[in-house]
Amino acid sequence: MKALLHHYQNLAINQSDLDKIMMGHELVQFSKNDFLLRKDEKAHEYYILESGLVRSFIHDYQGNEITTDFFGNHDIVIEVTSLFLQFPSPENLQCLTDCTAWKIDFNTFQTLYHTIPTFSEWGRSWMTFALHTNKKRFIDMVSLSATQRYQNLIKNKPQIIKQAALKYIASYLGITDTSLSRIRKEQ
Amino acid sequence: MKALLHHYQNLAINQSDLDKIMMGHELVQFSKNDFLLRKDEKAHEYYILESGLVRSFIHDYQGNEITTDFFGNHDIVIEVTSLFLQFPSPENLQCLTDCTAWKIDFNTFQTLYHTIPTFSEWGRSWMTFALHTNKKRFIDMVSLSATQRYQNLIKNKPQIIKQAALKYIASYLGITDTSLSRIRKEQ
DNA sequence: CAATATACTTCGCATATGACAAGTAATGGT
DNA sequence: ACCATTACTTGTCATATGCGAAGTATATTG
Repeated sequence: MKALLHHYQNLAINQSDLDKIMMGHELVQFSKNDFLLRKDEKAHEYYILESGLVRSFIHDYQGNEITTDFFGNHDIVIEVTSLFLQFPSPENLQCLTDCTAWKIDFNTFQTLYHTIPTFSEWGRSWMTFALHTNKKRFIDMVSLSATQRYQNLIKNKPQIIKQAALKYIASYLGITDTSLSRIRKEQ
Repeated sequence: MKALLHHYQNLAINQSDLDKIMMGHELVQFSKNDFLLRKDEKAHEYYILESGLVRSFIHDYQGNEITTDFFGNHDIVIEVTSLFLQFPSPENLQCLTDCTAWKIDFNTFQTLYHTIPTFSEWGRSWMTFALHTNKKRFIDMVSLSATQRYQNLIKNKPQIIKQAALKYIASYLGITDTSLSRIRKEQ
C-alpha cells in the first residue's frame, strides 16, 4: 500500500474517499522483461510501482533502442498519449526487474475523477507536474553536455545508475554505451 | 476574436459562459523582439495569438541560444512551469514579429476554471494535448535524423520555414545554421 | 562448477557535425 | 539611395562521437 498512500494520502481527503480510491487499485505482479504496454497499442490502465524498475523505450531511425524514461520507487507508470487520447502508443513500457504494481483501470479512474473533487484536483496537479518534468527532460537534453546529463542522473536518480544496464542509461542520456564508458572513465 | 473562438467555441458551451470567458481576455500588442516572459521570471498570464510569431528559447551550456518552440496562428503561448507552478521560467518567450494577442490573467483563469465546468474540461483537455505534443517533440528529437526533422517541420509548420530566420529554425532542429544550410542544399 | 551469454571497457578508425572565416545576398534605418 | 547590419551559403579544418572488434569481467543457467 506504500506506493498508493504516497500519492493519494497527502491530500485534504477524507477516509471514505481515500478508501474508494484505494479500492480502485489492484495489486499485480510482473516478471523481468514483461511488457506493460507495446508500441502502437492503446493503454487501458496505468500503474503505480510498489517495487521494481520499468523503462520506456522507442526505436530511432536506424533501429536502435532509445530509453526515453525510467520508472522506479513509487512512480506512476503511464503513457499519456495512449491512455488519455487513445492514440497508438509511441513507446514500449518494459520491466527491467520483477515488479509489483498497483493497477488502475481507466474506467475506474474516470469514475473516481468525476465523483471525488480532491481526486480530480490530484489529477490536474499530477498533469501539471508531468508537463513540467517532460519539459525539463527536453531542455536538459538540448542544453546540457552528455557529461552534465550523466552527473545530473547520478545526483537525481542514483538508484537508476545502480540498477539499470549501461546500455539503457547511455541511450537515456542520448549517447552510446561506448561514450558513456568513456565519460565514466574520465570522472 | 478569431483566435479566441478557435479555442473556446468548439465546446458544448452556452453563450453566457462563452461570454464570461471572452470577457476574461484582453487584446494586447507587442513589437518584434519584445519579450512576453524572461528566464527566471514567474508568469502571471498566458496569451492566445491572434497574429504574429513567437519563439521560446534557452541557452545551452556553451551559451548558444536554442529555440525550444515556435508559436503562430492561434497558438496558446504559455510557459507551464512558470504559470501553474510559479517556478522561475526555464525559458524566454520572445516575439519574432509584431504580434497581436489575447491575454488572460492567471487569477481570472482560475476563477473561470472553478466556476465553468466546460472551461475546466477544456483546460484538462488542453493539458493532455500539451503533454502529448511535448512528448512527441522529445521523441522526434531523439529518434529522427536532422533531415527528417527538417522535412517534418516543412510539412507540419510550413509558415515557420517561411517566417523564421534560419538560425532559429536550425537550433529548433538541434543543429547549427551551417548544417541546416547544407541540408537545404542537398534537397 | 563449468559453460555460455551478457555486460562493460577500450582500441583504432571513420565520419558527421561544429567552429571559424570569407563571401554573397537581403534587409533595415536615416 | 546608401550604408550598415543581418541573413545565408560555402569552404577548410578540427573534433567529438559513433562503429566494429577485441578483450576482460560479471552473471546466468544447466
